[in-house]
Amino acid sequence: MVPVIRELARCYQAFQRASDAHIRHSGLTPPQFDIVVTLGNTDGMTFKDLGNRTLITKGTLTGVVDRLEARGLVARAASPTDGRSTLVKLTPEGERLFHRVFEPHLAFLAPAFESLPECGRKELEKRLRQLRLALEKRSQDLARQG
Amino acid sequence: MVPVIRELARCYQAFQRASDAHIRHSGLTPPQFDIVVTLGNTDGMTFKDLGNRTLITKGTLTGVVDRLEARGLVARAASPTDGRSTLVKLTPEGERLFHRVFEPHLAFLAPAFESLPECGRKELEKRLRQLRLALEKRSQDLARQG
DNA sequence: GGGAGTTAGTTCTAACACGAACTATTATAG
DNA sequence: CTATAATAGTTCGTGTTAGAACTAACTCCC
Repeated sequence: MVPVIRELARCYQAFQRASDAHIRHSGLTPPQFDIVVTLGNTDGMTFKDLGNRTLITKGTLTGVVDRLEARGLVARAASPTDGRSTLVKLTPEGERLFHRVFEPHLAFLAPAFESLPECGRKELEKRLRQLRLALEKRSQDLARQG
Repeated sequence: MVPVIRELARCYQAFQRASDAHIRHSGLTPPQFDIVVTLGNTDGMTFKDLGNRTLITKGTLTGVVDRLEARGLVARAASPTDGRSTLVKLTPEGERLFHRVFEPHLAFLAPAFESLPECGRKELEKRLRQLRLALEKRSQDLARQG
């Protein structure tokens, strides 16, 4: 079991390192990039939605959005339907940045993934999902009774 | 390609969440646990070795070891062979903690991994290594010429 | 053996991470 | 209706993170 864990961690960290190093060329930090990409091609969404999609907790999200807003890449707006909610949306400048960085980033990563045969990717994806579901179940077990 | 990336990220994060939640019961943070486990069953090692095995960068390592040392779980000692190096070693109390937390932690995670058939784990491990090597190559390409 | 370059660890800064406490708003129970 | 519970975001405290600048000690080369 330990070898699979190690390989999972190393693979993800290798992905992070490659991805992050490329992202930093855009002047964004990885979480900021994550937000910009998530907001790309949408009309904006609430903090709650953003948090769900990016897996960034709400306390952290406030700061990340603050910094993006300070740079003029996103804007906050009150929700018309719920006084508690705040909508976050890319500004025109944010939109421009999104289009400038997203596709090139995928293109940068593509060669690594294409080194696996198509069937290998499908296989990997299937196994990862299987393991993830089992791990999520484990978390729930812990939450229920330690 | 994007689906595999998403599944890799989600699987690793699911692992982190399950693992971290269990680890926190031991009173250690995940990086601290990582250090204690790495030092377990050894005679201690240098910061450099610790950094290589845990993938924690040296600047971060100083702080993590500081906090473990403040709690009396590890001790620093000058290297007898290299005046620049510092050896980090579990104290007797650190040893006790290691034995108390390591095996139970593996036992906690085991059910999730055993939900995959043996061949599935081998398969997964192989694919992850393959992808990792390709990703590391990508990082090197970037470092060489952007 | 002495100077140039390398290496080990520390310090610093800016950003992120999580959880808990807090405020304001909305929903629900009775 | 109104007291109570749930929810959305912010703030705060502690710890982690990477990277760059720094100090001290080692290595290499002539």
